[in-house]
Amino acid sequence: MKRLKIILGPTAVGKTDYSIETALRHGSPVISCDSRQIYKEMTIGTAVPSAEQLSAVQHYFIHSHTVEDLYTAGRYEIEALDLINRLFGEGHDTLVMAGGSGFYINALVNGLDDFPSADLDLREELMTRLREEGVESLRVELKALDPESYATIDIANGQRVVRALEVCLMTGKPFSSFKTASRKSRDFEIEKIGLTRPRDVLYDRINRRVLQMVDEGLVEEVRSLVQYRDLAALQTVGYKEIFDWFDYQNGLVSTEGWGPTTPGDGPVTSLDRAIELIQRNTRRYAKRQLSYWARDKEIRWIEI
RNA sequence: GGUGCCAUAGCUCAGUUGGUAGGGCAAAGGACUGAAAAUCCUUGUGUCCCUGGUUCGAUUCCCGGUGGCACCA
Repeated sequence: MKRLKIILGPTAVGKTDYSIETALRHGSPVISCDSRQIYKEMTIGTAVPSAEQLSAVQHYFIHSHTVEDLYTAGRYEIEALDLINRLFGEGHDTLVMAGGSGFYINALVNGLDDFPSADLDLREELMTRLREEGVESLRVELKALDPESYATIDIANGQRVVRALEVCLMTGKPFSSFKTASRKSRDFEIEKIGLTRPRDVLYDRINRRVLQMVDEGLVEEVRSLVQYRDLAALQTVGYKEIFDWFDYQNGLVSTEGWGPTTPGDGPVTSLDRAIELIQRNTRRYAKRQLSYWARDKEIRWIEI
């Protein structure tokens, strides 16, 4: 039986080194499962493996796509599965996959149901309505078209309501009717290894890594991507905060009405402030990853 | 050394005309079916610096102490 070893864990835990080591031991390439390292335009802020690491072992899904195309978990499921089957066909017995995108791993392992993929024009239209009319208006419509989804999805989450409504409107069928609650079967064994570290150690690694990214030229990298800032791929920790700082420098945001007791992050008035926010947002991201995997009993956790 | 101001949640502060207290930030927990590094939800008991006094009752007023800051010497 062929085997896929999936190495997962929160950001900055040390997956890259560990996965390269494991891949070399099995004579396998590393199949990356990272929703941001996949984009060729992003390097420093997404912490892609170094040139030396990339030459030590073949990597897939690193710098393989462009931010100009909408990439999704559904596409990843198809493309990664194709690659895995091809590599097994070429004689590999064990393949190493590594990454921190829980939803992508889930798509690969369990499969996604056959929902239609996004219609960008329709989505744009719904997002505009969300902004202008508020969620309530979209909720009412969803309740009429698909009461079951209305009752089960998180209706406080505008993004979820938009997606459900989008599918209803595109297909004329309720979003919930596409759900099968079944797992797709894969003809290879899957082993999930979760890398972890004590919370304070992880946070310390995150804080230091952000500083290192700035030393390596993160600001310049972000500056070179301003033209893409509205794309989904650029809605990323490490980029958003610096775009906001640029806005402040360009006089597009003011400190008017902002004080120590006003809720929210306020204007990003300096690089130091941007760094603080990137560090905090990365910590929160790590926390969300951990919470996503917490209920997955198939993961064997290793403290490194 | 003198005078004044301050001492409240991990941080920064508000507040209680005396009935044991709350914003922001940080943090913690959770959700998740094609945007997922996204998006959304929930969570605040802390010797109110210490000792003594006044009081039915003090974190709040008074005395003293300790620490910090400012100014004057």
